[in-house]
Amino acid sequence: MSEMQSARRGRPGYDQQGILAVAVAAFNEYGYDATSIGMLAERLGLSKSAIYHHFGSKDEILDRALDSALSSLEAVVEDEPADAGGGAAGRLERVLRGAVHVLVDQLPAVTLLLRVRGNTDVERTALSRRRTFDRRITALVSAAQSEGALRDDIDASVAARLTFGMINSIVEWYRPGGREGADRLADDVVAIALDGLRKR
Amino acid sequence: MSEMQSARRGRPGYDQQGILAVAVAAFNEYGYDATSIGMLAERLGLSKSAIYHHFGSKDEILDRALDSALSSLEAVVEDEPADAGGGAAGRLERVLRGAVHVLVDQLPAVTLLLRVRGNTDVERTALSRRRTFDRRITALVSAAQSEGALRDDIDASVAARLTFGMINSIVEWYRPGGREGADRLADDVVAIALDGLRKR
DNA sequence: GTCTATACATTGATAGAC
DNA sequence: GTCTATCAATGTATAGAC
Repeated sequence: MSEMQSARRGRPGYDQQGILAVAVAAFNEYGYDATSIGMLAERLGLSKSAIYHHFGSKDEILDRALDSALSSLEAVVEDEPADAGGGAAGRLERVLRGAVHVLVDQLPAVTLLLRVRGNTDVERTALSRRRTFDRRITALVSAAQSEGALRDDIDASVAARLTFGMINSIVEWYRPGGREGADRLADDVVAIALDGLRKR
Repeated sequence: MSEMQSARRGRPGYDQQGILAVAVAAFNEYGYDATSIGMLAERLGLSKSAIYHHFGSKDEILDRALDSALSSLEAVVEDEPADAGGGAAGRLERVLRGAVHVLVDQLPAVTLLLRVRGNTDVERTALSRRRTFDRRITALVSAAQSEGALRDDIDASVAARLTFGMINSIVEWYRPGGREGADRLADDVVAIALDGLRKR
């Protein structure tokens, strides 16, 4: 949790996790390209070459962080109990809530993931995994439409993108310890996405 | 509209607008920091110093692009006919539709705006204008709740952020010439934001 | 596991000719 | 309005001592 050396013991040494946390925070603050290894070294209280002892390249730091975020998001879809009831619409609602929780719990890594543009191989690989995730969400929306649970006058792909656009935008403003907890936030997202803001 | 020299006459020369269009496209493709003046020069078929004849600095190019996007967004709120009926809820719906149209019409510039992080003075000024815009939207949501037109069990600020998060996410996938036009897309956004995806 | 020193490329920007 | 040539600064990454 802290920015300093994690658990283990020993006074001076960082491990990969400790460096990773500081690096991801800096990448989110200044942008990946605008964050130099020198800046990371300064924040860590290390020399530049000490960082290269833990990671082979700047790209590799990014790779680790993106993999962490993607694995958590993928787990939301894969570990979802498909037989928990509610059909496809029920599954979709559970996935929406799960995604909000991942965003909140892994805010820095997911924030970084959502800003990736595809400049390098590492970024392109991450984007590819994101697209696979998106397809699964679209399939879920489509199935829920076929069931008759969701309106079908909006294209499933557009509905999925807009809904996850709403969820993903949470990283732009949510800060842990604020007024809304993750559960409340997930309620709000589901309420708007499924029932809308209009009073009835 | 084209990427080459606009109107005026003369074979060789670019003007600011022509350079700006190419620069914004490159900034969106690689990110502002990852796009060097040298890359811009290559894309334009110019030397680096030719670009500095038109703009004083790389920052100034960004400044022009962001100002263009912000002016268009601000105009949506300012030029909205407040007396066109529907109360605050009506005003909000017109603003949502207007924002979608600005996103589609000025896709490159707005895309760039939405990726600004606040690293430089130029970026911080742009972020400040964005925040003012956001506050006006939140005030509109709040007024619509007070009228009884919108549900008030969701915080106005959260509702405004989630709704505009949905709209802003359009820049991540919308491409002109696709199946959905701007009007249809605005319909979909308003449908989900106000009435939700659930069939009733 | 950390350091100093350094290699080497690329960056944003300027000078001055045409 | 464009060019070539060049600058100082900064970038990633490596070598080798401790």
